[in-house]
Amino acid sequence: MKRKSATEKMRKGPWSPEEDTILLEHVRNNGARNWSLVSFLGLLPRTGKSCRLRWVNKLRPGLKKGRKFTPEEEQKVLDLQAQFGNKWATIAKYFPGRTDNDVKNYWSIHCKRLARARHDQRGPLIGISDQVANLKTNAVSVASPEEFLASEEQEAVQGSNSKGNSDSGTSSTILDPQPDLNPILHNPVQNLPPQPAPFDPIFDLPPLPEICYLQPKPRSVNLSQDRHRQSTRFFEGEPEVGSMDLGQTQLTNPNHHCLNYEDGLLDSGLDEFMDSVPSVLPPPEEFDDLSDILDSFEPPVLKSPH
DNA sequence: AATGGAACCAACCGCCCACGA
DNA sequence: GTCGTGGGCGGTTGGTTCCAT
Repeated sequence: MKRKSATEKMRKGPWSPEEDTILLEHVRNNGARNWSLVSFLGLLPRTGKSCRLRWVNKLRPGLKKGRKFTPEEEQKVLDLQAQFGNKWATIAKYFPGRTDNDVKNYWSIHCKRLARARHDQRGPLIGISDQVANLKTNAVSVASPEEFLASEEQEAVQGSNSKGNSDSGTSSTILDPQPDLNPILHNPVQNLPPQPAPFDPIFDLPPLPEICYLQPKPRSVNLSQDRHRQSTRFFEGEPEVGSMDLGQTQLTNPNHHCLNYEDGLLDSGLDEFMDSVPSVLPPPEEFDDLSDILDSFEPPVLKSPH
């Protein structure tokens, strides 16, 4: 059998049905492993990594065809992200039929959407420390994937046994394994012990003021993640206050060493803003844990409206 | 109907880690 | 102990589709 040399050109881009067929045949014969064998044997001009990705994200049996996230799934993603951070593979375990790529894609869209929405509603500001603290304190306790799936199955059984309970399908299983007993979702006015509200990484941060200054300068600004069409307006000469299109990820993870500070644009033009970015950033290793990050920031100084 | 922006999706890249030689 | 390799994962990018104007 003809074997591909290591230097032979690897194909990139979309997969054809024929390639999928060959890959499926490989999995049938060898199992979902030894991915580099596919290119080594000359079955496909694809890297092993590419083959594995194709299998995991598209060809693997049991994947959901309808890809759009339901409101329940969306809430679940928010809850789990608050708990695990950007551990998409871990989070994806709570979503049978979804891949980490699905979750990741949803999250990035979600954050962009909320960031945009947030630009329209600015109010009083708290410091980044408080914002990060919010991220931590709002984290909810989440069952393990195994426990979660077990509870899903149990819920399915219960649902089929008691058809009259239509609420159970709409509440967050993560927050509340027994949805009907969740005081937030079902008895919002009742005086019950406080429960952690489902956390929204954008809206749960306080609105921003019309004018504020950052102190000290932001450690990192995520300009490079601005993307093609969506970002062109910003770079083509409209450094309007707060118009920066946020990147996909850095605003999402409080544990990331580069805190995204979208509001560095507040009350400043693009040039000033760029000047404010330190040219040399400390390496990630300097941030051993979240407290290091928090300690590195002073609370923002609010300019008095008077 | 045309257009632009937003949303969605697929797939690549780079880093990291486990594991065997 | 080290090195190479395969595989996993998070981050990123680019193309396509949808939708509002």
